[in-house]
Amino acid sequence: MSNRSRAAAESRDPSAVPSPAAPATAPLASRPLYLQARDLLLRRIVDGTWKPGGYLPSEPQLALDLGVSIGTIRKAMEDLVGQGLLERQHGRGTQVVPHSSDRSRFRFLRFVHGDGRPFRPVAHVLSAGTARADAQDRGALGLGPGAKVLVLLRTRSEDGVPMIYERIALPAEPFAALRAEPGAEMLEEIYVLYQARCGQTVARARDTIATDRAAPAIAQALGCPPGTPLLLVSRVAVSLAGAPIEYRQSWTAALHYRSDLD
Amino acid sequence: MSNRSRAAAESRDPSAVPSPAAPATAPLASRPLYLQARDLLLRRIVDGTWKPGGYLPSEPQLALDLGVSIGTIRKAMEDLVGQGLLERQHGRGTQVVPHSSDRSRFRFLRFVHGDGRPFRPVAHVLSAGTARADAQDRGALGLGPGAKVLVLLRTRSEDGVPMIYERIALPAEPFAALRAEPGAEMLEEIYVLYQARCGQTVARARDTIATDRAAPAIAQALGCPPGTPLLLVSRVAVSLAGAPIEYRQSWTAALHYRSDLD
DNA sequence: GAGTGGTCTAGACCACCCA
DNA sequence: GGGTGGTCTAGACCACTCA
Repeated sequence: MSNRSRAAAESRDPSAVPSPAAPATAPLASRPLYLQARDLLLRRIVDGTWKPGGYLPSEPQLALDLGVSIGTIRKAMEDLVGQGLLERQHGRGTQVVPHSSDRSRFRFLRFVHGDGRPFRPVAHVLSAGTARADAQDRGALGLGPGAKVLVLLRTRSEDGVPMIYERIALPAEPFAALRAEPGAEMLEEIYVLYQARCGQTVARARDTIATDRAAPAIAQALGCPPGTPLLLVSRVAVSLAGAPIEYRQSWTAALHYRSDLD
Repeated sequence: MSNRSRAAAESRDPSAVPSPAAPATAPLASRPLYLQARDLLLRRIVDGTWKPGGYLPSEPQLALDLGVSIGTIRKAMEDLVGQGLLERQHGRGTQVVPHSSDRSRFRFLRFVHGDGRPFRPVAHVLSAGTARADAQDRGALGLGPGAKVLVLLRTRSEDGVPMIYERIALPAEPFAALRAEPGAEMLEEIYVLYQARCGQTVARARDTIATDRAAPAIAQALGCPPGTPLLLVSRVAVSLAGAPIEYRQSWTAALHYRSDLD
């Protein structure tokens, strides 16, 4: 019986494939059902069957569809909830989490003032244009020589005072739509745009923090002397599909960078 | 029946109290069993009933002891596993995770070289002594005026080259045993000592990253000119009981600080 | 009141570790 | 071979949301 339903679930989705993270040692047939279910759900989130902000079918419905028990569906969902991709609401349903300032998927690291006050910035785009990716861009984004990137230069200000100078490099290909995007001018939460306009959902990011000295352009934007020691936060953001889609450098003179309590 | 076993579980542990994180809206009687079980397990870990490195009773045994089903025990454990407090080993049992370099609870943030190579340091204690806590120490550790702290000054070197200068302030009270600890001289993973010698287990930590300039003592230790721009990582570590127990400042000239791929 | 997710149980079978 | 955790199921009842 257990084997029968397992085979049924497999045959119901002939395109089923082990996720990249799955150990190669687990043969397809013996992969736990809840992992297969999780990957199926993930695939449907990635391919847009269920849009960000939309609701999944109910648990009993999904259990019927996949031919597994509700408990197995729940275990698959728990995993995706833990990743911040789904949000369950008692009595309402299970929602694909959209990026938004409220429920940001990046709860671990953020800029704060020196005294610990939260930093509440407004963005202002200085320039946006396509350019040949430099060596750093190519390394961070995994691009080949001659690849093009969309480069956004912007400041992030609080009370009209620019506190962060930011350079964002995006692979030109999937992000072409962003170039003429009118709303992008002042939008803080740019990941919403990646998702809505370019179909790219940021899944994870790695930050590397270092010191740097203010180049002339940065010094001018931040209103500090050239050569001033700055904090430089470099971020590589990765899509749900596992490809690097954003290389962002943020320079700041006065702000600190902080992890949540674990 | 559900109410009966719930009441039974409550009466079995009269000292049960909602965790600080529990919403005040949940009356004691209706607190989910698995949360009550989780807190009971946590309490036994904190009070040393099960020592770091030791094994818990088996699931059926715990289920019997607490008067709940195995599924409820499993759900309670999953929570603690997620916090990195427990580690389950198929066929062997469930272990209280000890701090160690291998399975560090701080997987989010670490020092790396500028090229991304991992930093593999050796510690060297420069001095260890009790002092009156300064304002920063008191703020970070929540101490009153006149409180004493144990201050460790140390360097962390790779291939004999000092890369990090570190000041660690600990409340004098629970950490008195550490002062004369012989093994502390060169121990990188000092959290193991906190646990083994002082009974203090670090549960979470918050890092704040800023720039600073090298004070003379730091410049000398790191072999750089005074005034050199440095990266300063300030950490407040919190015990299982929720009290701040370590205030650590780490200065480095060359290293970067990096979050895992989230 | 219908439908959703949340909690809890009981029991089956499997996979792993170790004596 | 005995004990451990891992997976999976089926069903009960509760709590919440919304019409």
